[in-house]
Amino acid sequence: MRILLVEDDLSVSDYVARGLSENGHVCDVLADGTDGLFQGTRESYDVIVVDRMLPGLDGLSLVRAMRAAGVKTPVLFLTALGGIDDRVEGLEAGGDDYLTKPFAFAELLARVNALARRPPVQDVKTVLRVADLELDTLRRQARRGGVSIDLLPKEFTLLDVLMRNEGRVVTRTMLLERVWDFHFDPKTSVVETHISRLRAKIDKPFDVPLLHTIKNAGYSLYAPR
Amino acid sequence: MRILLVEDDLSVSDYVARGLSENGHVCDVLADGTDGLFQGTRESYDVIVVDRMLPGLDGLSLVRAMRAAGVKTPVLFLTALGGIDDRVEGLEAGGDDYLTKPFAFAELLARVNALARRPPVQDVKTVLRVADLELDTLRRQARRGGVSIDLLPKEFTLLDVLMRNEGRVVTRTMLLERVWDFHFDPKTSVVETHISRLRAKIDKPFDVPLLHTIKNAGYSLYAPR
DNA sequence: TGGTGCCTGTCAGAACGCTGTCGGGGCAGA
DNA sequence: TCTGCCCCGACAGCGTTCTGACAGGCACCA
Repeated sequence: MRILLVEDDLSVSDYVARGLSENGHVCDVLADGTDGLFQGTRESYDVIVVDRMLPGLDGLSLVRAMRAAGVKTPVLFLTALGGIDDRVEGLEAGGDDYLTKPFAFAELLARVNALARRPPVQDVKTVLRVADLELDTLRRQARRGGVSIDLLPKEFTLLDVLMRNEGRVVTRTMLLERVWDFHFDPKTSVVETHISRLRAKIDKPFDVPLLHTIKNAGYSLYAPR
Repeated sequence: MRILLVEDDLSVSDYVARGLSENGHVCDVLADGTDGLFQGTRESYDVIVVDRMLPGLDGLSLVRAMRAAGVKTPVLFLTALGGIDDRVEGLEAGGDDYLTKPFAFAELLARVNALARRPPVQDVKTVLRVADLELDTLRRQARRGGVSIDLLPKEFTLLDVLMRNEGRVVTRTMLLERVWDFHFDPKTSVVETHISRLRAKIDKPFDVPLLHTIKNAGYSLYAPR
């Protein structure tokens, strides 16, 4: 798969490029927005990963210009933590998905694969919903029954992964990979601890629990019937 | 993008012209006001950048004459630091924005891009407002809740950039580029220090903080909801 | 030319917040 | 009762950010 990565932070682009090529993809890296636009309209890629903040031409304008030029390649935005309007704008400008820094590589890979697979032109769900729990992934804000809930970064990612897998059992190993980018078992209770913290916020203050422990397997998020 | 630069100070015009062409724009440079008027009415440009002080014909009269001749091209004035009335006059004469010397090139580029993008004939905001904080960019004066606040030059530019990006996260890198014209990371805490100084003036003496730190990302100016 | 004051960058230590670790305890099944 | 699994409160480490102190530089003035 051919991927174009436009990112100016060397430490990030190295990390991502190495990861992608280890997974058998061909990855071109550019650090400047203008170069990105040029290359993106010139060559054909399967997925384009673009940082929002770039020297030369910002990611938003880059994608807008590319779309205007008729390029339909799916785009994954990388955004900085906490950007409020930024991410909404990103999607409006023609981005197909987004990922907030810092991110686990496995998560990026999953998104890139999903983008490459799916038929182009389709909108991302920006708000995930399970029963009366909703997660505004753009604002990093959770709400349940009208009450808004502040989440720490790790808690947010954890809930994000759980909600995208509503009703399915998510194993500890899966969580370690997607949330922590661990490809081994740290032999500690990181996952349990964070599940506990998440529960304290999204379940404890409410009547019906949504986050269930599946013994000897993992966790699952769903509304009991 | 075609840009006309009318500036008699060689060191400035070289600097700007080089920067613009490095950013893919075509830039004509003239040092004399009369030549500027002639060229500006004759050829068509996307943006015209004019120094206030010019031999031959001063910038003000140049723009007035051009407007009278029906030229609607957006104009960015370059003005010397401190001239208050100068800048008001500039806008009244038909300028669309202004920038005070000395300036960071990134800032000029941003303004030029903004001018080119926006529909012509529209007035610049000379007073920026976020919640009860206002910044009179012409007088370089801030006020909050009726209390006037003196800002040092760096603090002013910093606040100006933050206010023009209300609600958006502004990264350290962006600030370094737009406020300091650094295109590298100085590896020191310049930004933090000035943010701290700015906070001491615009937030500390008041109840509601407007300047928020977004961890691992940057800063954002907004009124909490 | 030297003095003075202001602006701004550097630096170091403190403060803060997030996250991982640890361990005691609960619970269920054998 | 024992064992394995999970829960969760407490705590500490670490990276990030804050902020006060200081010093260099520059402009202005005598």
